[in-house]
Amino acid sequence: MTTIKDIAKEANVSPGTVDRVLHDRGGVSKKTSERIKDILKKKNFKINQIASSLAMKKHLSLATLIPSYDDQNIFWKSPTSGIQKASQEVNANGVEINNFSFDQFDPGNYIEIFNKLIDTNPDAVVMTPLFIKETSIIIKLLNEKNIPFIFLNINQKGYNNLCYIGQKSFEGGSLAGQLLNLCTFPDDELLIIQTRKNLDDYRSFSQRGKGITDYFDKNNIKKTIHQIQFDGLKDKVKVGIEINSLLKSNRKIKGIVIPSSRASNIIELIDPDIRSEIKVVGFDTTPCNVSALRKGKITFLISQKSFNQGYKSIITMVNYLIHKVKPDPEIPTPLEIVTKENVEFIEYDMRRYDNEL
Amino acid sequence: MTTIKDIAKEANVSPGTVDRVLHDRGGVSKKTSERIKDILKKKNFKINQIASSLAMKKHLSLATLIPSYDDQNIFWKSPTSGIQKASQEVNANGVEINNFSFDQFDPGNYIEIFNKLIDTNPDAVVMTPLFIKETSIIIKLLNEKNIPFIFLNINQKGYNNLCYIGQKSFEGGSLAGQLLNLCTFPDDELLIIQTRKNLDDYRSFSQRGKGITDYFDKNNIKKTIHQIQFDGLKDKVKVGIEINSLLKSNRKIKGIVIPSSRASNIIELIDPDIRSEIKVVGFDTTPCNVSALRKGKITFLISQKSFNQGYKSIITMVNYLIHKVKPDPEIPTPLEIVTKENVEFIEYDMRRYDNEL
DNA sequence: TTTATATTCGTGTGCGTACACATACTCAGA
DNA sequence: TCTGAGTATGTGTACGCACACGAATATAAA
Repeated sequence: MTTIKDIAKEANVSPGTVDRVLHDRGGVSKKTSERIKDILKKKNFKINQIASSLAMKKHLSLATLIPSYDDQNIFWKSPTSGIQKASQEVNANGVEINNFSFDQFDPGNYIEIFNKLIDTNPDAVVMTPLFIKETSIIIKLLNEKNIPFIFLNINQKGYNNLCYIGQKSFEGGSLAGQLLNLCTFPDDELLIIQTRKNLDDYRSFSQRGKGITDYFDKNNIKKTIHQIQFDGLKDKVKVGIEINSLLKSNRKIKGIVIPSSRASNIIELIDPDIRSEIKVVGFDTTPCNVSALRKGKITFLISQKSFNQGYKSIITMVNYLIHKVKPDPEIPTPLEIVTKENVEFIEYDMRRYDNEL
Repeated sequence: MTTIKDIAKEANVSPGTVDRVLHDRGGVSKKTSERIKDILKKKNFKINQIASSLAMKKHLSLATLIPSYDDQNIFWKSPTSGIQKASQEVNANGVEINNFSFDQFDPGNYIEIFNKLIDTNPDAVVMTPLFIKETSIIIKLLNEKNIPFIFLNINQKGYNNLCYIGQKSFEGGSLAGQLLNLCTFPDDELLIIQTRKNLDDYRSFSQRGKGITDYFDKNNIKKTIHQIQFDGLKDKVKVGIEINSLLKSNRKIKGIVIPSSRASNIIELIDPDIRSEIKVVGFDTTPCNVSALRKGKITFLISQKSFNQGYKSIITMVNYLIHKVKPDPEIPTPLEIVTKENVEFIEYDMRRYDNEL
């Protein structure tokens, strides 16, 4: 293997000079530079990445800003795990990661936590831009400090984020539409159950809802699609009554989509006799959803592989900082279809990791 | 980040001693050794892989032995690409990978190529044990030379392979069964089309076939399942006639499974009028299959993510050799369900890689 | 000649590895 | 009790290779 020293010797210069040429750092006469370049080419020199990484070892610090999770809202656990895994890997490269999490229902807290984050002077930020107005404030600050940032899981247009890593919600909705179309009779009707009201338009729940109806439109399929919205799931009794009465009065509804990650909570409220005749599509492989899937209460889950999203966000940023690799502006995660029959093999890597914790 | 020096200082020993403890190289008193181990644990010390690789200037050599691919049989391209990608990554760690490919229809060639492989004195082998008898010869040789090996994509029981990395074919079949059950009417009938005759029982095609019928058995669903076999697809005209006449005389067949990766070849032969009423499940995301999926000629593809398999096989072996990480004996790859609506987002990583080549 | 500028050199740094060497310890024999 | 050999234990450091910065030198300008 050819080393910088070899090149230097052949060119009658010092290793430092070769290094300058390799990195276009200037300060080398044109004549010398070209001589060195010729030799580099002749010997097919490739930088030894190992030695390079070791030598470059900067003490980078990354910060993440994503919503917190608890037993009730477990969705964000998965990307958090992915971030953890990536942390361990890059840690060996001298990159330190500080995680900050905020209350997903409290814009004020979002800003507050961000202020804590910025005090740690991170070299880069991976964040979920959950609230519109507050995000613009945050981004302004990041830009002033020249800190690069990646959007994770939720996208906001119009910013100079390095890239967006997340699912395509609209397309996820279309997929749900296709699946239900495949597994119901042509004149069956569908129901979309939103678990939150007054959704910002950019939210995944909302986008998914649009994607569903779009699937039928673009394929010229006539389908009656009912919609129902709830303002959270606190009052389960009321929600249950409302859904059941709707289903009873519309016996043609044979397919339900729940565009949030709360499918399991919803289907528990449905009268078992009715439910057994209905195909259900939910989103995200939360433990509750997976359990319901195994029991046959949910037919399909569409997973956005959020573990991978978290993982990838860190790796992407580190590659950018250390190796100057510019990522694609949009890195979509696969829309993974999960059923009772393949759930066992899904995200094997992630489970393995979780068990090891 | 904690370094060996830090540990050494805290334990009042020299870095060399810490290194001995880390690598169990002996020559350290029990007392000292335990003191050091405690500190290592306390500080959560992890060896810096970068520095380690550099210092060791490792020269591991891995060899792979998998079937070759061409335009007709493109299946093996995908794991090959995965292996390529992993090669590049580990190359930076001083691991060299030599690929050997054999004719998947010629057992003699399998042995012949293996002999070439063994002449390169590899430290480990990743292989697809395609032929039963010949494999036993190969493994005997590997064991004599004490060379660890991983089975990729096809499993053979009874050997001391480090692990098996591949899909669960039987379960893949069950999944196909479930999907067709979901998207056909209860009294519709199904057809399984095997593209090869006289299959060894362990082959994935054969296992998938069994998995399909098993799905209906275990769920107590009565379903008429027709089967038809061909000895390769050379005589397309004959195959076409046979299938079409079968479908015409059994108009209740509304679902077809092709357990090999040749779904697109088969469906091209089916009369369009008949085909449009039939749901088709195929396996593997070969370019032809994907194209047929996009055109709506195939309803579901079940992908075994063979790109990932190839990738993972290398990474797993390298982790074993360098970091002594013992892998699980079976590493199943996800059974990925692909439809027209999510195909775009599938194996993004792989496509990206292929484009970069 | 002096000052300014362009080139180039030399070397410490990152961190773990492994080997030659040094020191401490044990025990047999006198 | 002392000596010397033999062993157990531990130290110190050169090495792998690229990187980057201060210092040195060469060259040009004043």
